Amino acid sequence: MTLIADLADTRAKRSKSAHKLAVCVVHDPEAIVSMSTAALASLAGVSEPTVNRFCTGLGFKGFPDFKLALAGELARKQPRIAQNIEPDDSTGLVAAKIFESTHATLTSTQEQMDLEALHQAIDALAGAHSITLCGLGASASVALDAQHKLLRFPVPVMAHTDIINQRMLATGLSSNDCLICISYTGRTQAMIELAKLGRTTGATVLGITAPQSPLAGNCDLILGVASDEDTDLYTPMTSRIAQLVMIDILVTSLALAQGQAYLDHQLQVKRNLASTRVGKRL
Amino acid sequence: MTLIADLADTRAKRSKSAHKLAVCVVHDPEAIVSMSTAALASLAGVSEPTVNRFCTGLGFKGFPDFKLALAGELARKQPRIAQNIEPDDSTGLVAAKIFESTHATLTSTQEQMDLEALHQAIDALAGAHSITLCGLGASASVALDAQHKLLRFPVPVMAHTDIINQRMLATGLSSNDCLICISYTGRTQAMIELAKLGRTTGATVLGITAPQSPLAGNCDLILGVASDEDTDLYTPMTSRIAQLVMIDILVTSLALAQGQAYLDHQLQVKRNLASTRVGKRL
DNA sequence: TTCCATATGTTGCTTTATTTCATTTTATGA
DNA sequence: TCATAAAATGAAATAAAGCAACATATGGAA
Repeated sequence: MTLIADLADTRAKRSKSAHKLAVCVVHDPEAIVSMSTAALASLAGVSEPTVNRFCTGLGFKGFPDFKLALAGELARKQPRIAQNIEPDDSTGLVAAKIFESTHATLTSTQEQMDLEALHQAIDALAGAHSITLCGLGASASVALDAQHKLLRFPVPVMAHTDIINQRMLATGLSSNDCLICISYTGRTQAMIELAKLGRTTGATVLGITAPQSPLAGNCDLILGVASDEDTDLYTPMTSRIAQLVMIDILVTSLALAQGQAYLDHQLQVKRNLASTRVGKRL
Repeated sequence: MTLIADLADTRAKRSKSAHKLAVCVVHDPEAIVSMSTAALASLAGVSEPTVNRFCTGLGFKGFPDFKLALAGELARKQPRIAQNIEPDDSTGLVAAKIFESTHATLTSTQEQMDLEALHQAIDALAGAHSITLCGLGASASVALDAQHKLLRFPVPVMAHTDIINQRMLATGLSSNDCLICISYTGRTQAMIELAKLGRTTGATVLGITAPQSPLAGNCDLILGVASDEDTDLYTPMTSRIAQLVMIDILVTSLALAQGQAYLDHQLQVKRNLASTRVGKRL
């Protein structure tokens, strides 16, 4: 992940040859792993020792070591098995495919994550007087999950899964409030209208939804999660998992932004919950 | 995944030297990737060409190719970055760590998944007259997610997140019903009592929880999801993600077990939902 | 036992990677 | 602009690794 991404970084200061090599590697990393120094050298139009220096300069012991690292990184990206589920797959294969497609969804979500939007979302939540979460259908449980996590912060937070209640709440927001709209497709009519409604009040509307969707166009901030729901009849909606991870990131970052006082509060919460459980206490 | 697992299979017919090599590779695969044929040969007590023959026999082009494959497989297992979040981590690093720990949780869940229990759970759901889902706190949203997915099947399904209602429902179950108890720790007192209550009615009690937990001990069937909640103050509860994936697997397998009539029903559901969305229809 | 087939080891060749050293390029300051 | 140092690059040589060919051993079947 870091390797190819680092090499793809054009801003990095690199010598002319190193740049030629980086371009080759980024362009077709799969091909590189089965190449010799000589092959890569001629491909990049540099000499063999330059290839070796390129690798050692990157912190590897040599060209083979570099290829090993590259192979490792590629292995993560490429799914081991086909992800689409067939009617006559065994249960074990179905399980493996679902795990695989979940991994893939997480990876693609991470790749297209907009750090700047995340920063803005954290700021918006940190400064919000109240947080309202809205989701319908499968997104309702995501909204409730987010509510549960945000309950740990000293700010009014409420999830709504009823379209009437959602509209009532959205109408009554003010400029320091934050409305979080959750939708996989970003094309749910009711949620789009809700976002519009929220914006008229001056509240910050944060969408956790598909980028470039109609809903995304009606939000102040977007945490993009690509939707893949219609690809296959059987494969489950793994994008909701990605949304939950987005919420984890949001909440964790928010927690870090709170400082020590919040930590003490967290420990207190944990201690209070411990009494609802049997066995080892905190 | 398949490579090391295959080599670890002692039943596989292999020559004496090949077995010695397989043992070495399985014992310390990390060390092998940075070895030469000569090094591995002396480690295993065989000759260099034997090492090469071992690799080609496994379907690789040679020893380097084998090492590449091994590196790829190891790369999947080993987290790239430390997963524990530190107070002064940047937002980007926090995001990366959360993605990483989610991947890790999925991987470990997959590794310790009990296929036999999964089969039994599918059978139990397929034959259930009604399905009741119960969760508290963060598990409440998991229960609701499962409810949403199970709504697509022609069987009464209801999620309950209120401890009083849960107990009422559990008391009224009968032997063909299925009660699904969801808990991360498996140590929530209320959920343990609920499972006990459910079993007295003769209903099948399915736990989606930590294996070897008190709750697990009071269920008929367990879909194990390892809990890691107390490891770190900041790192979010990734085990709920694993639980959701378990539910995906359960529901998808159940769908496959239903056959063609169910598929037609599914398409009908999709079509009916399409009118709630703008843009491209089904 | 003898023969055959498979498995293994020895030798040496080929390919591949790396070091050394000379040359070129690039950056820096008068 | 030129001189100088520093860095980068390439050619050649060296070292290392991988592999193929052949030789030997091992274990079973007739």
